Amino acid sequence: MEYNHREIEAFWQKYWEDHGTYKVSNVSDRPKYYVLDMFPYPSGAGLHVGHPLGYIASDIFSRYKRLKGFNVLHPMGYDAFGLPAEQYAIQTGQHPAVTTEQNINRYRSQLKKIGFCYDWSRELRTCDPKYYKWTQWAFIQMYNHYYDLDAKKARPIADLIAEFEQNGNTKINAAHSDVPEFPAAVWNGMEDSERNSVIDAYRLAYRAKTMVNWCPKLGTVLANDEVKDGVSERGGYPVVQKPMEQWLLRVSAYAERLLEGLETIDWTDSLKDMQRNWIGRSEGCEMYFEVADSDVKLKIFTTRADTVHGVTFMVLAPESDYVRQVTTPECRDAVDAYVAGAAKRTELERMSDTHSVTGQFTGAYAINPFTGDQIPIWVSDYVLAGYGTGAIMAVPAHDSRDYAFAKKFNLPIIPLIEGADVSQQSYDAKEGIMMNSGIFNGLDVLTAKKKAIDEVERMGIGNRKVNYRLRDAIFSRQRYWGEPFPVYYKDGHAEMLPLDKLPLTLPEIDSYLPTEDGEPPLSRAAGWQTADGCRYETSTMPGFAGSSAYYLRYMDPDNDEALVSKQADEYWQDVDLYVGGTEHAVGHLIYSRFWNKFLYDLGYVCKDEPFRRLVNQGMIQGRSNFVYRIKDTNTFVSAGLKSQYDTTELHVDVNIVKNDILDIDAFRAWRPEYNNAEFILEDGKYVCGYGIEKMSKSMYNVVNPDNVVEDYGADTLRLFEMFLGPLQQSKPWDTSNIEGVSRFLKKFWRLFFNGKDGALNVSDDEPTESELRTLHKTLKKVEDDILTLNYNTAVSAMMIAVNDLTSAKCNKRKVLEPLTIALAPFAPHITEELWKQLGHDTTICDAQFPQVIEKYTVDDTKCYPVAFNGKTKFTLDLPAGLDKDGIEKAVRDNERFQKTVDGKTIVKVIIVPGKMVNFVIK
RNA sequence: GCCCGGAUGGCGGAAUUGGUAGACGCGCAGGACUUAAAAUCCUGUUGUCAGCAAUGACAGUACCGGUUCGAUGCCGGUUUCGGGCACCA
Repeated sequence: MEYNHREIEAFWQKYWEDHGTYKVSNVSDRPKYYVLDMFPYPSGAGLHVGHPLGYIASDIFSRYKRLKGFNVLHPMGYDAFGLPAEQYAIQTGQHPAVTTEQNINRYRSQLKKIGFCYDWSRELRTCDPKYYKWTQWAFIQMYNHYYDLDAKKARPIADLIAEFEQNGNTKINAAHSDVPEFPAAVWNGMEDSERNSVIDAYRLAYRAKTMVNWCPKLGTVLANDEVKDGVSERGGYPVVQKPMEQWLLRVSAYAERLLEGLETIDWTDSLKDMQRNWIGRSEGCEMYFEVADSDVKLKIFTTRADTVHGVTFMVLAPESDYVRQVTTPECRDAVDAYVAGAAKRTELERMSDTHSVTGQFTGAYAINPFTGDQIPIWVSDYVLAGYGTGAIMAVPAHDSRDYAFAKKFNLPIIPLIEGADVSQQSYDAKEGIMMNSGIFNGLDVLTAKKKAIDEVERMGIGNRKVNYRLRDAIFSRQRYWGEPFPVYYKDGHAEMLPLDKLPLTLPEIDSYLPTEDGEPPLSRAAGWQTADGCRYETSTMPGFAGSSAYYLRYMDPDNDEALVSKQADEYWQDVDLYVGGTEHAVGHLIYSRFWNKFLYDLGYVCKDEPFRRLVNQGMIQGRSNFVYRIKDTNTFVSAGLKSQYDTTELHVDVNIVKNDILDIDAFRAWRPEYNNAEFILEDGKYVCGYGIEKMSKSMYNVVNPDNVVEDYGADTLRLFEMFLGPLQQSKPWDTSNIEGVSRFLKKFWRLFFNGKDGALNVSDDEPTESELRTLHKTLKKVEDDILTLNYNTAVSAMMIAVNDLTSAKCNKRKVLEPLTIALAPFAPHITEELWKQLGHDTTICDAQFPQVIEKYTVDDTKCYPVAFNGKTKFTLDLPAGLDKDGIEKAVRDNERFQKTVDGKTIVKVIIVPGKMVNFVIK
């Protein structure tokens, strides 16, 4: 019987579907295991071979866990809202729901061909109203809660109101936006509208003005990656920073818990570092600088209170409200011009550009609280409005950015640390002995820092504060294809829809563009208002809204009463293994942790952290092929000869190139202009050049998994993707290497079918010691590698085993059957077929992973490398258990030892039993 | 600019914790089988030098330096490629 991947894979995919092999129940005696993939955005281009990499990895893990007796939840769905579908709708008029549906169907059929063990009955998509009902529900919950910093959890707004009635806001320690202090009496005397605006400042979902990339010509807000060099990518129109009223989520309230939670989860250190950096905790103090001849006080945050004596000027962010408040009439025009100029640059440009120093004097002076000196207040775009308070105290002697600014504008630089030479550059190190610092002189920096904050607090001009870089998440998008907010406006105040009115579904509109006057697309919808005429919110939610709690929904996808039932949540608890790309290291993974913690506070979920173990898969890069056209001709020269001509390098479709040899007929047929192309060949072949680039349509290097499955089979594709290299690393795709794993599967198959006419020929004889060694060493390696997700070496180990068993002509059931089970997670179709051929009538998924017998995995001899001065000269087989002295004696007795030493003196002997031997000789 | 990750033969990569660098696979070269091809199998394959050969010497894990009996792995510095930087998802 020949190995026919097409028949076998079609048969078993149908079998799995007919028998519900991968359907998972929420009720089971077996322990649970939850393996999750980051769900894809279903783009119009379909899957390329890079997408399934992580899915295959998690699929192998899921299948392995099932073989080990776990009840495994392994679902798939679609992150279905997003910009590309909307852009396509703008261009073609097609409703995004229609194209999204088509794309999803394509994705599903592509995924099904690869033989994943997904429970497809749990498939979900974020654009389904039954799904986004719960996204809207969560938003309403956030609106109805505030964060109690003492209790370290979210609490209902009703509790807050009760507190206000008792004590005003003087005692409460809660996360909030700027709001003045008031006692209970003032609260109790407030109008409803005043109360509303106070409460709104405490809600976890709230409204505030934030900066957006506004493109007046397109009448729309642009994403950062739609802006290039200050103009829109589409059309090249100018883009400015403009404040806009938006919904925000108070993620910053959870900063400390998001940080602490990292200690409890099994993620890589680099990923945790990125999250820590994103959260950006810094301890320091918040303090006020008075402005001369004004009531304005500048609030600043500093981690270096010890350097206040060296503050020689202040700098405001161009967007800061302070700019308007302090600028003197004489300077107004210049400042306005500067602010307008800064508005043209994105935040990223401003952060990246540390070379050009720009700024403008406001005409106003602040008073240094320690020295009493008057210091000028400047505006500069190196201060960002979004971080801290949008104003800084500048210490040019000890901060490099302040230093560059002071040099440029001739501002004084006062060194505060003994021995610090600040004639060429600032002294940024946080160590040394203080000078020029009044009462802090002679102290070391650390002590001075503490004492300075004490002094600030004593003077009543500020207090200790922990600051976070983590900003509240802007939750509004001026787009159509997203979740509508369950919000309407009554008398100018935002109100939530009652829960029984959810979901609020997306309305139909006649065009997906913003309106003439720059309103979001939803404002085009007729009747976009409540029954009593209050208009609904017209912006929609961002991409991360739908992806923040989807892992919970998979647990209980059809529940209309709750996001997830108590029973389902308590059974599945959390994601045991989460596999996805490193591009989500901060965005998605911060927001969903926040979302989960919030739901945890409210008692809807039982785990504080959603993703126990997380692994990032690397990217698969494209391997592009090039042809070389001689300039001004239609003649192409082979890569080896191109240096003899003046050529243009052109991309050629990798699908008409094999092993870098161009299929000339296919090339001529590829495009009309190449019909009559001429070729200069080497050895009768046209050799293409190659390069590693991103896999993308425009590089003609996209490889579609459907073609690979058709030609080689899903099992080969799965093995090959894993064999490419370490899961976490990015690596190029080169289809020609696939032959190796393809041959491996055929060879494995032949171990069973080596009888007459290829009939099944498996013997029931007892295996030899050596065969058992091969088997158990392989099982051990494969199992270890699966647990660490080192699948590339697991595949190698199985190749070695098959090579060994082929040489030994081993066809024994007691060896082949366990090996088949070990291969099953990697290559599910072929192993199902072999399992059946071996006489089993149930799926191999319900087999048990074979038990490793340790005694067959350890060798009784060790091949010792014998090195002299660290260089291995020869090797020696010795009994594995031999001790140091025994090893040394055996080595010294060896003739090659005498030959190598050859009269030289032995200075030192290093023997590590089980490892190596090294002699230092002179 | 800031944060994170990577760099090993012609190519993808391997190398428990600092202990034989190049497993496994591709490609290539030679051979067997075949009328021939495909498929399959066998042998060789880091470089340089020496040798008819078995083999031996030297160099070698991006670059420069350090620690160590011993470094692909640790430390300091550099180059370069990739990811992220808050409205792509």
